[in-house]
Amino acid sequence: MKDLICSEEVVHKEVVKEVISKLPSDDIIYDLAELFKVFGDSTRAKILSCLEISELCVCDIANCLNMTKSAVSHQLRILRQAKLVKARKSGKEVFYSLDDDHVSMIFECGLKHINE
Amino acid sequence: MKDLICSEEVVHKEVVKEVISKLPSDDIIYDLAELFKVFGDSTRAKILSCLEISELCVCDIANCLNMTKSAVSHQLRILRQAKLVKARKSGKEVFYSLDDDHVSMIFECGLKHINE
DNA sequence: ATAACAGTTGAACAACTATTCAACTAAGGA
DNA sequence: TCCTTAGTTGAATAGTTGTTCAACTGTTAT
Repeated sequence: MKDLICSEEVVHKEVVKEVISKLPSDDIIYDLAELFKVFGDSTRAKILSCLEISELCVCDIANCLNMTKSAVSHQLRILRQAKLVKARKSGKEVFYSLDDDHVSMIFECGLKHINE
Repeated sequence: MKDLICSEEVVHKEVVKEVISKLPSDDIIYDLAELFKVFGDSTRAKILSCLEISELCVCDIANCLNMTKSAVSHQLRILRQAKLVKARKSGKEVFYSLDDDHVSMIFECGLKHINE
Protein backbone atom coordinates (compact mmCIF):
# COMPACT_ATOMS: atom_id res chain seq x y z
CA MET A 1 0.00 0.00 0.00
CA LYS A 2 2.32 2.74 -1.17
CA ASP A 3 1.71 4.53 -4.41
CA LEU A 4 0.35 7.31 -2.21
CA ILE A 5 2.98 9.78 -3.34
CA CYS A 6 0.72 12.23 -5.12
CA SER A 7 2.18 15.62 -5.57
CA GLU A 8 4.24 16.86 -2.69
CA GLU A 9 2.63 20.24 -3.15
CA VAL A 10 1.57 21.96 0.06
CA VAL A 11 -1.91 22.70 -1.30
CA HIS A 12 -2.69 19.02 -1.67
CA LYS A 13 -1.31 18.15 1.74
CA GLU A 14 -3.45 20.78 3.36
CA VAL A 15 -6.65 19.78 1.55
CA VAL A 16 -6.11 16.15 2.51
CA LYS A 17 -5.48 17.13 6.11
CA GLU A 18 -8.64 19.22 6.18
CA VAL A 19 -10.82 16.51 4.62
CA ILE A 20 -9.51 13.88 7.03
CA SER A 21 -10.31 16.10 10.00
CA LYS A 22 -13.88 16.69 8.81
CA LEU A 23 -14.60 13.07 7.84
CA PRO A 24 -17.17 11.16 9.92
CA SER A 25 -15.72 8.39 12.07
CA ASP A 26 -14.93 5.03 10.49
CA ASP A 27 -17.57 3.41 12.69
CA ILE A 28 -20.36 5.63 11.41
CA ILE A 29 -19.37 5.15 7.78
CA TYR A 30 -19.11 1.40 8.34
CA ASP A 31 -22.57 1.26 9.91
CA LEU A 32 -24.03 3.33 7.10
CA ALA A 33 -22.52 1.05 4.47
CA GLU A 34 -23.81 -2.01 6.32
CA LEU A 35 -27.31 -0.54 6.33
CA PHE A 36 -27.30 0.26 2.62
CA LYS A 37 -25.86 -3.17 1.88
CA VAL A 38 -29.10 -4.60 3.27
CA PHE A 39 -31.13 -2.49 0.83
CA GLY A 40 -28.71 -3.40 -1.94
CA ASP A 41 -30.21 -6.74 -2.86
CA SER A 42 -33.30 -6.93 -5.01
CA THR A 43 -34.80 -9.84 -3.07
CA ARG A 44 -34.61 -7.88 0.16
CA ALA A 45 -35.81 -4.71 -1.54
CA LYS A 46 -38.80 -6.66 -2.85
CA ILE A 47 -39.56 -8.08 0.59
CA LEU A 48 -39.48 -4.59 2.06
CA SER A 49 -41.75 -3.35 -0.73
CA CYS A 50 -44.25 -6.09 0.08
CA LEU A 51 -44.21 -5.21 3.76
CA GLU A 52 -44.76 -1.55 2.92
CA ILE A 53 -48.11 -2.66 1.51
CA SER A 54 -49.16 -5.14 4.19
CA GLU A 55 -48.06 -7.23 7.13
CA LEU A 56 -47.37 -10.72 5.76
CA CYS A 57 -46.42 -14.21 6.87
CA VAL A 58 -43.33 -15.89 5.43
CA CYS A 59 -45.35 -18.13 3.15
CA ASP A 60 -47.25 -15.23 1.64
CA ILE A 61 -44.03 -13.30 1.04
CA ALA A 62 -42.62 -16.37 -0.68
CA ASN A 63 -45.72 -16.57 -2.87
CA CYS A 64 -45.55 -12.87 -3.73
CA LEU A 65 -41.94 -13.23 -4.88
CA ASN A 66 -42.25 -16.77 -6.26
CA MET A 67 -39.43 -17.94 -4.03
CA THR A 68 -38.97 -20.73 -1.50
CA LYS A 69 -39.79 -20.13 2.14
CA SER A 70 -36.21 -20.99 3.01
CA ALA A 71 -34.71 -18.33 0.78
CA VAL A 72 -37.15 -15.76 2.12
CA SER A 73 -36.50 -16.78 5.70
CA HIS A 74 -32.76 -16.32 5.27
CA GLN A 75 -33.28 -12.80 3.95
CA LEU A 76 -35.78 -11.99 6.70
CA ARG A 77 -33.12 -12.84 9.25
CA ILE A 78 -30.82 -10.24 7.71
CA LEU A 79 -33.62 -7.68 7.68
CA ARG A 80 -34.42 -8.48 11.31
CA GLN A 81 -30.78 -8.06 12.35
CA ALA A 82 -30.74 -4.68 10.63
CA LYS A 83 -33.86 -3.77 12.63
CA LEU A 84 -35.76 -3.07 9.43
CA VAL A 85 -38.52 -5.62 10.05
CA LYS A 86 -40.11 -7.12 13.13
CA ALA A 87 -41.79 -10.47 13.64
CA ARG A 88 -45.05 -11.37 15.37
CA LYS A 89 -45.88 -14.99 15.96
CA SER A 90 -49.48 -16.17 15.67
CA GLY A 91 -50.05 -19.89 15.91
CA LYS A 92 -48.04 -21.65 13.25
CA GLU A 93 -47.45 -18.46 11.29
CA VAL A 94 -44.96 -15.65 11.76
CA PHE A 95 -46.10 -12.26 10.52
CA TYR A 96 -43.52 -9.73 9.48
CA SER A 97 -43.91 -5.97 9.20
CA LEU A 98 -41.68 -2.92 8.82
CA ASP A 99 -39.97 -1.98 12.06
CA ASP A 100 -40.04 1.78 11.50
CA ASP A 101 -40.88 4.40 8.92
CA HIS A 102 -37.28 5.03 7.88
CA VAL A 103 -37.59 2.26 5.33
CA SER A 104 -40.12 4.19 3.28
CA MET A 105 -38.05 7.37 3.65
CA ILE A 106 -34.91 5.68 2.38
CA PHE A 107 -36.81 4.19 -0.56
CA GLU A 108 -38.19 7.62 -1.40
CA CYS A 109 -34.69 9.13 -1.37
CA GLY A 110 -33.44 6.43 -3.70
CA LEU A 111 -36.34 6.89 -6.09
CA LYS A 112 -35.64 10.62 -6.35
CA HIS A 113 -32.16 9.86 -7.59
CA ILE A 114 -33.30 7.20 -10.06
CA ASN A 115 -35.93 9.52 -11.56
CA GLU A 116 -33.12 11.99 -12.28
CA MET B 1 -39.01 -23.74 -6.68
CA LYS B 2 -42.11 -25.28 -5.22
CA ASP B 3 -42.72 -25.30 -1.52
CA LEU B 4 -45.04 -22.38 -2.23
CA ILE B 5 -48.09 -24.23 -1.03
CA CYS B 6 -48.85 -22.09 1.98
CA SER B 7 -52.30 -22.45 3.24
CA GLU B 8 -54.92 -22.74 0.60
CA GLU B 9 -57.07 -20.34 2.57
CA VAL B 10 -58.84 -17.72 0.54
CA VAL B 11 -57.71 -14.90 2.83
CA HIS B 12 -54.07 -15.61 2.05
CA LYS B 13 -54.68 -15.88 -1.68
CA GLU B 14 -56.44 -12.54 -1.72
CA VAL B 15 -53.77 -10.74 0.30
CA VAL B 16 -51.05 -12.10 -1.96
CA LYS B 17 -52.99 -11.04 -5.03
CA GLU B 18 -53.46 -7.54 -3.63
CA VAL B 19 -49.82 -7.13 -2.66
CA ILE B 20 -48.61 -8.30 -6.06
CA SER B 21 -50.88 -5.81 -7.79
CA LYS B 22 -49.60 -2.92 -5.68
CA LEU B 23 -45.92 -3.86 -5.89
CA PRO B 24 -43.60 -1.52 -7.86
CA SER B 25 -42.29 -3.00 -11.11
CA ASP B 26 -39.34 -5.36 -11.02
CA ASP B 27 -37.27 -2.82 -12.97
CA ILE B 28 -37.75 -0.09 -10.39
CA ILE B 29 -36.94 -2.38 -7.49
CA TYR B 30 -33.89 -3.68 -9.33
CA ASP B 31 -32.64 -0.14 -10.02
CA LEU B 32 -33.23 0.83 -6.40
CA ALA B 33 -31.26 -2.16 -5.16
CA GLU B 34 -28.45 -1.40 -7.59
CA LEU B 35 -28.28 2.16 -6.29
CA PHE B 36 -28.14 1.12 -2.65
CA LYS B 37 -25.57 -1.53 -3.50
CA VAL B 38 -23.27 1.30 -4.54
CA PHE B 39 -23.68 2.92 -1.12
CA GLY B 40 -23.27 -0.45 0.56
CA ASP B 41 -19.50 -0.58 0.54
CA SER B 42 -17.49 1.32 3.13
CA THR B 43 -14.79 2.33 0.67
CA ARG B 44 -17.33 3.94 -1.62
CA ALA B 45 -19.18 5.46 1.32
CA LYS B 46 -15.90 6.98 2.48
CA ILE B 47 -15.14 8.36 -0.97
CA LEU B 48 -18.56 9.97 -1.09
CA SER B 49 -18.02 11.40 2.39
CA CYS B 50 -14.75 12.95 1.25
CA LEU B 51 -16.39 14.49 -1.79
CA GLU B 52 -19.15 15.91 0.39
CA ILE B 53 -16.43 17.98 2.02
CA SER B 54 -14.43 18.99 -1.03
CA GLU B 55 -13.77 18.34 -4.70
CA LEU B 56 -10.70 16.08 -4.84
CA CYS B 57 -8.32 14.45 -7.30
CA VAL B 58 -7.84 10.68 -7.29
CA CYS B 59 -4.49 10.90 -5.57
CA ASP B 60 -5.85 13.02 -2.74
CA ILE B 61 -8.77 10.64 -2.22
CA ALA B 62 -6.28 7.77 -2.07
CA ASN B 63 -4.27 9.66 0.55
CA CYS B 64 -7.38 10.46 2.60
CA LEU B 65 -8.34 6.78 2.70
CA ASN B 66 -4.82 5.38 2.79
CA MET B 67 -5.49 3.28 -0.30
CA THR B 68 -3.85 2.81 -3.68
CA LYS B 69 -4.87 5.02 -6.60
CA SER B 70 -5.87 1.89 -8.49
CA ALA B 71 -8.33 0.69 -5.88
CA VAL B 72 -9.82 4.17 -5.63
CA SER B 73 -10.07 4.49 -9.40
CA HIS B 74 -11.96 1.22 -9.65
CA GLN B 75 -14.49 2.42 -7.11
CA LEU B 76 -14.77 5.83 -8.76
CA ARG B 77 -15.77 4.12 -11.98
CA ILE B 78 -18.66 2.44 -10.16
CA LEU B 79 -19.68 5.74 -8.60
CA ARG B 80 -19.51 7.42 -12.02
CA GLN B 81 -21.68 4.75 -13.62
CA ALA B 82 -24.24 5.26 -10.86
CA LYS B 83 -24.15 9.00 -11.66
CA LEU B 84 -23.21 9.78 -8.08
CA VAL B 85 -19.94 11.55 -8.92
CA LYS B 86 -18.68 13.52 -11.89
CA ALA B 87 -15.14 14.04 -13.16
CA ARG B 88 -13.35 17.19 -14.32
CA LYS B 89 -9.96 16.87 -15.96
CA SER B 90 -7.33 19.51 -15.31
CA GLY B 91 -3.88 18.81 -16.71
CA LYS B 92 -2.62 15.55 -15.33
CA GLU B 93 -5.18 15.44 -12.60
CA VAL B 94 -8.82 14.38 -12.58
CA PHE B 95 -10.99 16.10 -10.01
CA TYR B 96 -14.07 14.34 -8.73
CA SER B 97 -17.12 15.85 -7.06
CA LEU B 98 -20.65 14.80 -6.14
CA ASP B 99 -22.97 14.74 -9.14
CA ASP B 100 -26.08 15.88 -7.28
CA ASP B 101 -27.42 16.57 -3.83
CA HIS B 102 -29.26 13.28 -3.49
CA VAL B 103 -26.12 11.74 -2.08
CA SER B 104 -26.25 13.88 1.05
CA MET B 105 -29.98 13.26 1.35
CA ILE B 106 -29.57 9.51 1.19
CA PHE B 107 -26.78 9.63 3.78
CA GLU B 108 -29.01 11.68 6.07
CA CYS B 109 -31.82 9.14 5.75
CA GLY B 110 -29.45 6.34 6.63
CA LEU B 111 -28.08 8.18 9.64
CA LYS B 112 -31.57 8.72 11.01
CA HIS B 113 -32.11 4.98 11.09
CA ILE B 114 -28.74 4.24 12.66
CA ASN B 115 -29.33 6.75 15.45
CA GLU B 116 -32.47 4.81 16.30
C1' DA C 1 13.15 12.99 -26.54
C1' DT C 2 12.82 11.24 -22.18
C1' DA C 3 11.64 10.92 -17.51
C1' DA C 4 8.20 11.34 -13.98
C1' DC C 5 3.68 11.44 -12.41
C1' DA C 6 -1.75 11.04 -12.48
C1' DG C 7 -4.93 8.09 -13.65
C1' DT C 8 -7.19 4.01 -15.96
C1' DT C 9 -7.79 -0.76 -17.07
C1' DG C 10 -7.94 -6.00 -17.34
C1' DA C 11 -6.76 -10.25 -15.26
C1' DA C 12 -6.24 -12.92 -11.16
C1' DC C 13 -7.23 -14.04 -6.57
C1' DA C 14 -9.44 -14.05 -2.18
C1' DA C 15 -13.41 -13.01 0.41
C1' DC C 16 -18.09 -12.67 0.59
C1' DT C 17 -23.07 -13.71 -0.36
C1' DA C 18 -27.55 -15.61 -2.11
C1' DT C 19 -29.92 -19.72 -3.06
C1' DT C 20 -30.65 -24.57 -2.58
C1' DC C 21 -31.11 -28.71 -0.06
C1' DA C 22 -31.97 -31.50 3.83
C1' DA C 23 -32.88 -31.81 8.47
C1' DC C 24 -34.98 -29.85 12.14
C1' DT C 25 -38.65 -27.46 15.65
C1' DA C 26 -43.13 -26.11 16.81
C1' DA C 27 -48.11 -25.72 16.32
C1' DG C 28 -52.73 -27.43 14.69
C1' DG C 29 -55.96 -30.84 13.08
C1' DA C 30 -57.57 -35.64 12.46
C1' DT D 1 -50.65 -40.05 18.77
C1' DC D 2 -49.54 -39.13 14.16
C1' DC D 3 -49.49 -36.31 10.16
C1' DT D 4 -49.28 -32.01 7.92
C1' DT D 5 -47.88 -27.36 7.50
C1' DA D 6 -45.10 -22.92 8.79
C1' DG D 7 -40.89 -21.55 9.59
C1' DT D 8 -35.86 -21.79 10.84
C1' DT D 9 -31.18 -23.28 10.36
C1' DG D 10 -26.45 -25.06 8.81
C1' DA D 11 -23.74 -26.74 5.13
C1' DA D 12 -22.64 -26.67 0.38
C1' DT D 13 -22.32 -24.46 -3.91
C1' DA D 14 -22.31 -21.09 -7.47
C1' DG D 15 -22.02 -16.43 -8.44
C1' DT D 16 -20.51 -11.88 -7.27
C1' DT D 17 -17.27 -8.37 -5.73
C1' DG D 18 -13.14 -5.66 -3.88
C1' DT D 19 -8.25 -5.29 -3.96
C1' DT D 20 -3.83 -6.13 -5.95
C1' DC D 21 -0.62 -6.24 -9.60
C1' DA D 22 1.25 -5.05 -13.93
C1' DA D 23 0.79 -2.76 -18.04
C1' DC D 24 -0.94 0.97 -20.24
C1' DT D 25 -2.36 6.23 -21.77
C1' DG D 26 -1.79 10.99 -21.49
C1' DT D 27 0.16 15.24 -19.59
C1' DT D 28 3.93 18.10 -17.65
C1' DA D 29 8.67 19.30 -16.90
C1' DT D 30 13.63 18.91 -17.87
